Amino acid sequence: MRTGRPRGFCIDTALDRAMTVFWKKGYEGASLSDLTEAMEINPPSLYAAFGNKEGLFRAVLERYDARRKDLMDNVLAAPDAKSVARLYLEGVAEFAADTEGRNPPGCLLVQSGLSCSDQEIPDALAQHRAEKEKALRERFERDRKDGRLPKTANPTILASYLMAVANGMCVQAAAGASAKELRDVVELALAAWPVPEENRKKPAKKLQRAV
Amino acid sequence: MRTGRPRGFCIDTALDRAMTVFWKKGYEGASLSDLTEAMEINPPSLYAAFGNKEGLFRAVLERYDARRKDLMDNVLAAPDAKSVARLYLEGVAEFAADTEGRNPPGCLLVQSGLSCSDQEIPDALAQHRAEKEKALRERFERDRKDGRLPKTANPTILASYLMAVANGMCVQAAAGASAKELRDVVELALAAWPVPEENRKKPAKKLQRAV
DNA sequence: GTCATTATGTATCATCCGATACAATAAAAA
DNA sequence: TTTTTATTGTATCGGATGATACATAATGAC
Repeated sequence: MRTGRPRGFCIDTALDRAMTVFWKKGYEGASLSDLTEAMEINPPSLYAAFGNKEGLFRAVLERYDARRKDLMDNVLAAPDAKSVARLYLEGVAEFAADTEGRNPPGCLLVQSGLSCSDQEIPDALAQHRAEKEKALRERFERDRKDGRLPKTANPTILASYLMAVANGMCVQAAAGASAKELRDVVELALAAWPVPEENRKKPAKKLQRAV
Repeated sequence: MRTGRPRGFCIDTALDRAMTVFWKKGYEGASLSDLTEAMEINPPSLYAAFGNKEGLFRAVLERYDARRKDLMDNVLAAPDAKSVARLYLEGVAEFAADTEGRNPPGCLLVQSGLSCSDQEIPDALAQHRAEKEKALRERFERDRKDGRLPKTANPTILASYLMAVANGMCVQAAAGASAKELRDVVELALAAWPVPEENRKKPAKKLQRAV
């Protein structure tokens, strides 16, 4: 068994608490005092466990991905591309809007550090967002291959579009947009979605209703 | 005439230089040293002219609006709602992508401070973004009244959607997306746009080509 | 010219930042 | 028990941060 004095706190609990701080204040806005206070540990414990502030942040990002994996798996399990798009965007709408509880409004991967004095932080966030986009793109490529997307559809652009709408919704959520407002955006965003000829039913009418 | 020693630097030039710093490093990432060095002035000059760091930032935001007013006027002068949407998004695509010159990639109003230790900064940014959204919404309300948008269309949602796509594109641009990638997103985003019955020409086909 | 007023450059402030030194503590290993 | 290893709490480090004090310089007012 592992020797030495056992750690006196739960890593995941501490990461969850740190996540909230980074989420609300951003990477640079979150001070070590903010973090240690929220995590209920002293600085040496933090540094022993995570190396430094950036190490903690990266651990938080991993924890974030882990916490959202189930949701993402659920999205990717949808029967066709448009269902994937809908589930994803609706999920973001519910998740990013201020639900007075669980999480601060918005998305950690967007608002915790788009710009920083240390460029590695924005880069790390971009990489995590890119992984999500990649998962969507690969799913859409399979859909296209299997006829659940028109051959004229471009999976790369679809994934990029989806991420753009999702990230934009997160920006709005961080500014206080309600879940209802975001769901309205989702409906409109999905009106742009291409469907195979055989599934298409009066797209013009559909377009009107969606708006 | 105004008494006292005349100011030895140009306010607007200094604001432009400060803007670049805030843009690249964010509000909290931009240190006073960064700012005074870029602005080529000493701290007392900065404080005399702008009060404090937040005052400088707010002045930069005003300067930003002023610099983009022509572009926005041009967008709002478009003949119909869809043209407005297209001009706006295409403008963002060109402007936000890294053009190796003028500005850092992305948009100041998005990335300079979505989260901060001082909540007033995100609030100020949100307010500036909301003004742009308001201008679009009011334009779309007129379009709807005058039949350039279907009566079933909702100007509020359209403006919200447009801002979401634009802000999302800015997030991607900040992460290094090219103008080409952003233009592809724009094309797809516009496929969701409602047009009056009489202007509609085979939307299904159009949808395919756009993707 | 002299005064009042404003801006400038130098040098520095108090505070907070991220990060550690160090001794005490708690477990496994010997 | 003793040794080894790792974590903890206290107290503090050097440096950067945002912000100023103060003397000097440059203008208009008189």
